[in-house]
Amino acid sequence: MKKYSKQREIILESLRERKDHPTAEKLFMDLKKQMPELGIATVYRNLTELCEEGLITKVKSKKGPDRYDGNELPHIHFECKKCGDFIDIYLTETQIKQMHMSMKKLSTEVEAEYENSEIYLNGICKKCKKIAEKVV
Amino acid sequence: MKKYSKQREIILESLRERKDHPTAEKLFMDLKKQMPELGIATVYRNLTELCEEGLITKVKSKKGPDRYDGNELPHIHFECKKCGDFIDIYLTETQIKQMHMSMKKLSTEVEAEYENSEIYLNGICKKCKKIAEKVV
DNA sequence: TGTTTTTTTGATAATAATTATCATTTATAA
DNA sequence: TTATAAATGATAATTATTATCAAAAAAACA
Repeated sequence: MKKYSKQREIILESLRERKDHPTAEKLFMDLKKQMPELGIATVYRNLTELCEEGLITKVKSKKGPDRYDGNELPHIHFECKKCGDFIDIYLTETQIKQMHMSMKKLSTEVEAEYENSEIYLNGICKKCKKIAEKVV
Repeated sequence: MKKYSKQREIILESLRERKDHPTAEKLFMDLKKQMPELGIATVYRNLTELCEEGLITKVKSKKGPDRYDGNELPHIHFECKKCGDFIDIYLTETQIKQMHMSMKKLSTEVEAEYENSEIYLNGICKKCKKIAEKVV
């Protein structure tokens, strides 16, 4: 079994554990605490590799830089336009199958070969809704 | 009625007409032909404004820089992982309503206020499929 | 085990995309 | 008209990401 570098392990493990969707920079800053010799280039390098291998996914943000997601369960993303946070919304087996079917069908319409899809929901998250209420 | 700058008009008009999803740079180069004095900063400035006003939308690409979309009809995006092109896939009234209902419901699960959604399909486009066949 | 080869790292330079600055131009209002 | 405000375009600055490369770490070999 191939052994990966300590840096790669820690990057993947951290993304698997955390529930937010950090930018490369944020992840780097956080990991530097437990591994001060870590370099930013190593973080970017490994994130790119892990994405290519399908072990993590890159999430495109409306505003800031790209984010990274290590959540293995099937889900879609809700992005809050106030705070910029991403929230995972889980789908049931049925919902996933249904969605894939629809997407595949739509791809057929344009004679394209469908592989996968990404769904982004936009709006205001629970937390920011509450803050808005207090102000009013 | 407020009159907008010639630059802004030409940017919006161009995006409404063209069916691709150009980057700011691409749009700038193309528009420079009919308006040589145009500056890249003006293009970025107006694209940002037009997005904020909801007259156009920003499309995030898997690889390169952001793209801009002036198509007013409800549609989703298919991104070809070979050539990087974006293809619009149109939805019927029924499909849109159905989708919005599902998304709204999913947002309620996380107690968020749903506004809109974006769907990205990934795979290989018609054109690239044909090229692949020829090579084999 | 010690040595060679390969891989990966981390500092930093380079690049790419986007935004900020600001004097000048253009449009609107007085 | 002249004054005020808004938008432009050249370019500097910033941000995010990738490339370079000597050194460190790991794996393969003898």
